[in-house]
Amino acid sequence: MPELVKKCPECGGINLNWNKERGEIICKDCGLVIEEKMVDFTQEWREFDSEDGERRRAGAPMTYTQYDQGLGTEVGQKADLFKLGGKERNKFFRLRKWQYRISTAIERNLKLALAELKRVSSYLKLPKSVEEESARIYTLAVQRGLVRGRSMESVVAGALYAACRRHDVPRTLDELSEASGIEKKEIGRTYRFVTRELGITILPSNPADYIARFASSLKLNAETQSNSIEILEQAQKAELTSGRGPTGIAAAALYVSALLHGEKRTQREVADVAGVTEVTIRNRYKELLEELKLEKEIKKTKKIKKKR
DNA sequence: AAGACGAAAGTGGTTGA
DNA sequence: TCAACAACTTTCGTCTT
Repeated sequence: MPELVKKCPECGGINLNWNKERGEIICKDCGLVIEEKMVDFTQEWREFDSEDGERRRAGAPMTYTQYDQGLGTEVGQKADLFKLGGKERNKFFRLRKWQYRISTAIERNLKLALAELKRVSSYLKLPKSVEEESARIYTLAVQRGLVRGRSMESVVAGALYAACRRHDVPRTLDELSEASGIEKKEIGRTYRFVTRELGITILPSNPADYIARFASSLKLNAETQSNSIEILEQAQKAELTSGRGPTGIAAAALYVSALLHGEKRTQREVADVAGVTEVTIRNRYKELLEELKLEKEIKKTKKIKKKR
């Protein structure tokens, strides 16, 4: 449930209502539409890709800056324009013009960044929803000046990493690193910085979310895959998962499951696709055997093998 | 010869005073 | 702000298949 905004910037209320269809987040306390541009926004940045050069901004992503620049929330909302008198109207246009000036600088940045974002995203074959989410995150970051002192690319990578996690399709830092050409450390750093500054909460990723991807790159069959998820569930019950890296746990579960189904993969093979070391797999693997009493089953499968 | 195992030392991040 | 700490990595020697 993506919920970038935790508090209403107007009244500070936390009673927010998310309307999926309309892409709005509405504060139940004061009625302010906080995220009404979610949809507009994606339309707009897609336009950056089209060849027909000049696009005029209608002010869509400016909702974010409005708050930052201390402008009233009514700026840019056309409906209100007709209610205003001459003086107010002038003010309205002045503010609009000012906004426009700010916007061009940001826009220049965005144009480059979103192209890069799209490149990395398609390289990783990420779903559109993630691409859009990361674009939103990046835009917020730019508008809050979080990119200053950091490379644009690293913030893009960080935004993508965050978006993946929020949509439960996590990629490892290694994958992001390979796709973006940014160091793992750097991505992690900016990711943490950006999410903290923007107040984005991200739950620790679920090991199960990695299973499908790892299993398919290891060419394991469906049975092995679903069994490894069962192992994961047991591991979670035995409280083997908290505090551990989710990728390591997923890798170990797959490794065990592969053994049990006679589809043995070496620790190195599993370690490589999961982006952890063999040592980590061994440690998790050991814990799994101890807690889940799987030793006998492992021995059984070994014996069966010998008979053949 | 390759894979599995585990000890030891190092790294980067989190936590708590 | 700093030190202790846990998770994970790297490296390397030894054992197993």
